[in-house]
Amino acid sequence: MEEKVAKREREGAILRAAKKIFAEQGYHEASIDDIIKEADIARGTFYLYYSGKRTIFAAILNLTLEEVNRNIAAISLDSGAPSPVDQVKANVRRVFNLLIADRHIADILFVRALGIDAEAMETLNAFYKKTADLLARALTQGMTIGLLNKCDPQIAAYSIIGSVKEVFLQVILAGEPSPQKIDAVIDEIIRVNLYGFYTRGGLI
Amino acid sequence: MEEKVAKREREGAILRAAKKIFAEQGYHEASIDDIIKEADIARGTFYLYYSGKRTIFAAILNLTLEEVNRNIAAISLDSGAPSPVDQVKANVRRVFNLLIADRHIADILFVRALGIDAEAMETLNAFYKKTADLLARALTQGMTIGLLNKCDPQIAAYSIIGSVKEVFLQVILAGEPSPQKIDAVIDEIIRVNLYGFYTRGGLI
Amino acid sequence: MEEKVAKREREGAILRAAKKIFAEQGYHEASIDDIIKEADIARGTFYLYYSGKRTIFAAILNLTLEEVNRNIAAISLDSGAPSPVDQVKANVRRVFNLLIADRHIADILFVRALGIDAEAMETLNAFYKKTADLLARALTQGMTIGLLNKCDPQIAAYSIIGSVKEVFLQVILAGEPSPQKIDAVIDEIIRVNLYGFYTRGGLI
Amino acid sequence: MEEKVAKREREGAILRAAKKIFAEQGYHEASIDDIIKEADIARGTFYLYYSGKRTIFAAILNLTLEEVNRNIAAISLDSGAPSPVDQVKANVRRVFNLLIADRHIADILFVRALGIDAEAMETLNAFYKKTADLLARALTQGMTIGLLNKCDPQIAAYSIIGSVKEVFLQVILAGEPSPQKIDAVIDEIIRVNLYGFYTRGGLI
DNA sequence: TATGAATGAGAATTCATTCAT
DNA sequence: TATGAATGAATTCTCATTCAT
Repeated sequence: MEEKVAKREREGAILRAAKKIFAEQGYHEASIDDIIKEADIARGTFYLYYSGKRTIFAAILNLTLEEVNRNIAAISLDSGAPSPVDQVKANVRRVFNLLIADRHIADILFVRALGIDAEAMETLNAFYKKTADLLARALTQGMTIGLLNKCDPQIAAYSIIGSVKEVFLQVILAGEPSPQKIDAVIDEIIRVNLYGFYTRGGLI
Repeated sequence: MEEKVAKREREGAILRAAKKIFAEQGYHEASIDDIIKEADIARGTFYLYYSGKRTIFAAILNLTLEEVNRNIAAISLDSGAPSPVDQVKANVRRVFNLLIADRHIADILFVRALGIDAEAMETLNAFYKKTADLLARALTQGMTIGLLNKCDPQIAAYSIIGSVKEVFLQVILAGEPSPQKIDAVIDEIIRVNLYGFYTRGGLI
Repeated sequence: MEEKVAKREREGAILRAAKKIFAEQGYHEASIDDIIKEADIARGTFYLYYSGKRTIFAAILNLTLEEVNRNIAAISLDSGAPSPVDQVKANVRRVFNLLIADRHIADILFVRALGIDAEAMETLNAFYKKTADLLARALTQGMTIGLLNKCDPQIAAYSIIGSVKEVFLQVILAGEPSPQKIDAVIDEIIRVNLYGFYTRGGLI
Repeated sequence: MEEKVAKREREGAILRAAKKIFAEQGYHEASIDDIIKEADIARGTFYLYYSGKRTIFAAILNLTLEEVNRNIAAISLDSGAPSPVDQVKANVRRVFNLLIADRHIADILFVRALGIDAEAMETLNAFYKKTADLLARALTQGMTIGLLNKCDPQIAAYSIIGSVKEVFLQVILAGEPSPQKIDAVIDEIIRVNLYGFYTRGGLI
């Protein structure tokens, strides 16, 4: 039993080391050498726990996406629940704070996982699709109860995701933001998406 | 004179071959070997025109961004000009059609150029920043004349860019869309961004 | 402990293989391929021990010069020591025998190390300068005690070195000499340098 | 006829350019590119006059050796001739001045021609052998008439050549010497070789 | 389990030489 | 004769992975 624990710990240690290295250097620049040095293990030991470079990166990517996932809650329309907008805001804030707290996650999701190969692309797209589906369902509900304007929920969902991703990325690239800044940014994204740019009574 | 033309043609042919290869395989997967086979030239000939893999990719990225750039016009508020919204729509439609027409451009911009190295990242970010600045200026003008709601123009600009990028990407990944589909998608993005999701008279 | 020994052995084996190859083919003609075939190791193994072609050649050159160096003793004027002439003879004989015993050393020093690059040139010149300085000091002492004629010790030292080098080279190029032949040659060089060509009572 | 002259001129110009490049960079470092740029001709033109890199280097080496050769006169024992020692001195002085005047010659003979390949080695050795034979003959004559001590003329000849070569090389490496310096060095080499190091009446 | 020496396929790049114009 | 674009064999070096201890 203890051995199992020890084993799992080592596995985790290697994973953390790899995550750090991949986040700092990117997939192709990072070498197994960098990872084993960071994890302070021997070359062969690495292959005892992970079958290769591609494999450990996939594990990291999946774990990272799961962590993000755990911070996204479906919108509840229960009478006791907070307003949908507040629920969306809370989701966005949790994910943003996660990315800020662990810069490696942001690096891997927004920079390092891109352009590696078809499989990584697939994993990422599947995640975004799942998130988009969640959002699209919420949008559809909103439309049904007349809270939201009519729109194509799929397109709208991806539009929102893109909007949030790009702003997050820019804020993160700009450096560590203060909690106030984060709140302000989130409010702004939400407002822009909810109300759009046109003044009410706009003509179009 | 003719020689110069022939030389430039060959340079172009190599560039096109490389563009295709990079789009299909990504930067790291692609080898000089793949490129020269596609271009049907000898190994040494490649180095006669480009000093290396990184160099030709940079050339492709820059040319691609320039081509996108040429399809984005600043919004004019002249009395004779189309409505700002129509101008924005026209911009989006031109870029979208460009990406559809040359699938390689889309692949390189949205997938292959990402995560290569700091320099490519820099180039891309500079492009998006320039585009965002253009947008932010237009948004500020719109706010000044009371056409648009008050917002943080920087954040709003990146929000729009992210929204458009993500939707484009998904549409392109889904396969070749019909012109009608394209128009519908563009209308949808524009509408969502202009009016937001909330029904007028929304409470929030 | 044993591993260290094994590792050092392999390092030595690679060095010997490279020495042979360089001696036979010269620096530029030799390829890493030739060396690894001779050493019967894989390509990567070579780079595990030496960082490149230039590096291993430098190692060989330095080791070779050190070996020659170890066979050259400073001339002692102690009362119990052999006559200076005998000491010089002993030095020359040791170095000559070293070159005869390991033909590769002679090839590398007299042929292969020449004209490679500025660094190799520098290394060789430094060695000859050191040897010349040793000789010049001995010559100066000889002049001081009236044993030797007055001369410019620097020029005389290089003259002796050149004389010995050239005769060694020719003897080695001519094929393996017998011990008698070696002794005769050494006697001849020493005599020529000590007494010169002119008959005593020469006029000049 | 004129064409032939023009052709020969161009051939000479290419040769001079190559000589400069080889002297400055060495055989392997020098590229055909360097040579044609120095000669200001096109790539193909080079091959019109010389069949390759190796060929033009051989031509340069041979011409250089011929030039040195022209400055070495056989020792005459005619009654009207200067003393043999003066004739030897004159030979040495002419060659030395040639090397000083055209630094490229010295570089090629003493540094750049070494270690290239068996053929260049052969050419050089043939030259030194010829010179040694000349010297050996003179030494034999000197011994016959009782002017010189008994010695092995072959060994003695190479000893002298080595002595002169090494001192020349060191003087040239040290930088441009004044005519006085040159004379002093030549006197010193001659004296050392003629009289040796031992004081007369030395015991050995 | 742990180690780390060994492996070798693969990649980028160079440059002497050729040849069509 | 002159040109210079094109060629491709050859070479060095890297690094993910294996395997004997």
